[in-house]
Parts: sequence; structure tokens; C-alpha cells
Amino acid sequence: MKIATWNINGIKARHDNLIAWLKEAQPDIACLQEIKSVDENFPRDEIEGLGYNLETHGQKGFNGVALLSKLPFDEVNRGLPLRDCDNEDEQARFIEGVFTVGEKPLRVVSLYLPNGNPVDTEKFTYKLQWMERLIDWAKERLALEEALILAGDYNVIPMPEDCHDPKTWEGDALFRPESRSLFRQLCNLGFTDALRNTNDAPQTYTFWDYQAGAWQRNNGIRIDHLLFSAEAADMLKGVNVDKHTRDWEKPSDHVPVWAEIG
DNA sequence: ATGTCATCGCGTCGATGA
Repeated sequence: MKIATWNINGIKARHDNLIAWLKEAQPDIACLQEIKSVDENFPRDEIEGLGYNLETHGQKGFNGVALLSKLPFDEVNRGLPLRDCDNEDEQARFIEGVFTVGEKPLRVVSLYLPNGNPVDTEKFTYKLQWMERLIDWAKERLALEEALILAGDYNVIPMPEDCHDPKTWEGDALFRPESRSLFRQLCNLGFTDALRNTNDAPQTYTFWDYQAGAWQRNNGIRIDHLLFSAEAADMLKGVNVDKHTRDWEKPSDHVPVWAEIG
């Protein structure tokens, strides 16, 4: 089966591209980010018409995540749990679905990690705190020893080779040592970076800015990641990036990344 | 590192976020 992640940068603006891609790629589960829609306004009809169950966690204007699945949802959880010291988290960036595959649970998360720029503001501390909360949550889930996939837009460039020109990213929240360190800490809990472990092609990117001809110059970054628990990694067959969608009319600035498991 | 894009607010553009 096929599990995909795609930051669509607005469901209203990207609906037709999403439908075209669903027909073409036929993922069994798709994790979407930046739906930029409240749940009530999310256009469900055509997606459900293609045979998908759909769960959204949206908010007005920005952020928002969704899960599409041909399998029925056994369970859905919205939002990353807060810590005692946190204020209320109103940003919709996390949704978890539980499915049954071969009589075993498969947990899939669609996450949209905060961008964190500019770094001299509370946006950066919010990003780092969000990552710490994600690590705490992941520790608990990994203790279940189930197949778990954390998919989404992490807004983290893990390694210098994950961007066209590391010098231009120095100091950016996506490439700051603190962000990269927390991403490593998350991985080191026992996750496999599915793309990195199945594809060593250089310049494998998942995002190209709309500005300055970034796509035409292949000035991209790899920030969309699929992290697999050991039980999920045992099922991993391969990973691909649907780069061609960046050339479509009215493209998202991100492209889908998907894993084949079985 | 800015040659863009999506959304909101009630205003046909400016602010915001990425």
C-alpha cells in the first residue's frame, strides 16, 4: 500500500490539482498540510467520491492538516498534547489516524511543524517547543511498539545536502542548529527517515520557493519527511517524490512524497 | 534572499504568513 504526504498550500487553490494527483497516484493514505480551511468549508465531495474517508483538523486562514484514507479510521486524534507549562495551542498542525493493516494497528500522523522565522521572535521558540512536545509524544507512542508513521512538512532541512546552497540558509529557522538537533533527537528515538534510507540521489528536494525562479534553477530544499518506527520500517519497500507536480498549472510550492509499504 | 502566492478583511489593495 501507498502512504503519501503533501503540503498543498491551500485546499481551495489546490483542489483540482489534488484530485488529479489522487487519480494518478492512487495513495491508500494521504497526509495533507496547509489546508488553510476550517473543517466546515473543506470541499469533501470529490475526494469522498474517489473512495476516501476524510478527517480534517483546520483553522481559519492558515495551517490545518488532513488525513485521507481508503481504509476506515479506527481512531482519530486532533492536536499535539500540551504540556503543563504550555498555554492553549490554537494552531491546527497535527492529526493522528489509526488503521488496521493485516490485523495490526497502523498509526499515521499528518503534521505541519511551525516555520519558526524570524528567529529573533517568539515564533522560533514556539517551533522549538513544538518539537519538544512532538518528541515527548513520540516517546509514548513508540513504547506501544506499533507501526507508526510521522509524515509531513517538518520545516527542517536536516543536512547541508538537503538544500541547493547551504550558505543562503545559514541562520534561517529551517536550518538553525537548534532545529536540526531536535529533528535528530526525534529520529534517534528510533525512527527511520524513509526517503533518506531508500534514495541517495543527490539534490532530492521536496519544496521550491515561488520566488526568484527557484524551481527553474532547482534551488530546492528537502523539508517534507516520512519517519517510520521500527515496526513500520520493516514494511518499507521504497519511497518516491512526485516532482512533476511542481510543473503543473497553479502548483503547490511542495510536491508529494510517498512510501510503498507491504 | 526575494523575480510569489494564498488568505483575510468587508473594500477592489494592504497586511500577514510562508
